[in-house]
Amino acid sequence: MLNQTPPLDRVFHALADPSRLAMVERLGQGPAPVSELAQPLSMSLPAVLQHLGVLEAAGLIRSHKQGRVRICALEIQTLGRLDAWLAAQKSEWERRLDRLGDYLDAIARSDA
Amino acid sequence: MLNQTPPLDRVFHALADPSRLAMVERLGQGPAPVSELAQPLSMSLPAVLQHLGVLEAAGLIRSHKQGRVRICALEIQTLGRLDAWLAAQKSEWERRLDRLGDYLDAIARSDA
DNA sequence: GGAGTAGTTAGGCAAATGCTTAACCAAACG
DNA sequence: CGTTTGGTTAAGCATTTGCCTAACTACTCC
Repeated sequence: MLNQTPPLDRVFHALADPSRLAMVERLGQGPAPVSELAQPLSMSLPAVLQHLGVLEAAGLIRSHKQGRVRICALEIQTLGRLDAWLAAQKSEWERRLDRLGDYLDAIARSDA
Repeated sequence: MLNQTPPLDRVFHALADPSRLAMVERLGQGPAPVSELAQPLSMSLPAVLQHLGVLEAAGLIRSHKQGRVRICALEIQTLGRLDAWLAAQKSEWERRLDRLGDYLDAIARSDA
């Protein structure tokens, strides 16, 4: 249970490792136990756990214990934060294109 | 001029630093010289240049020299790659919700 | 042409990162 | 209950990262 929202750069950082990216993609298809997430990766289990810790700290996943099995699940709203950030950049970019369009229109009009 | 597309994790990594994130956001509003990008950051110019190198290697920006001034500009299509990745995760997630919805419908029907 | 300005390169350092092994804990199973 | 399985913790190491300073190059301006 996180008390605060991790900064965006920490979310990007969590996705900045191929193994962590792969695990997030797998979890997009549904919750999975640690051992399943670890299976395709050629690394030790403590290394996998460390990666999962990074993802959890970034708010990208959450996990709970079921007996001796730890189930991990994606936190989709954190991906939504990335989406929102991208949308903000896109709208800023489109505003620029609009202004450029207006400028080109004004030039065409003053030429006609 | 990059010969190959940087892997997604390298793009995420490039955004995983607050200073680099801030510079990308600034460039969303239009091209800017290095000195302007450096101004709000409290760090040495070589450090700024190193960060810009990371962004350029990740395909997020491109730059060119105008006399002694280096102008940097955003590569919006690389942000589009992130968008596409997020969209893929979202559609996977929504497919899961649809399947859950179907399952719940089937239960409601067999109860009626 | 000299001084100032904008950037570039090289080398170095401390901290962070991404692994490892070893030892341990806890649940499940026969 | 003993063994197996799934995970956890701690410590350590090599590499990477994110800075720095110093020295340099190149352009602009007077």
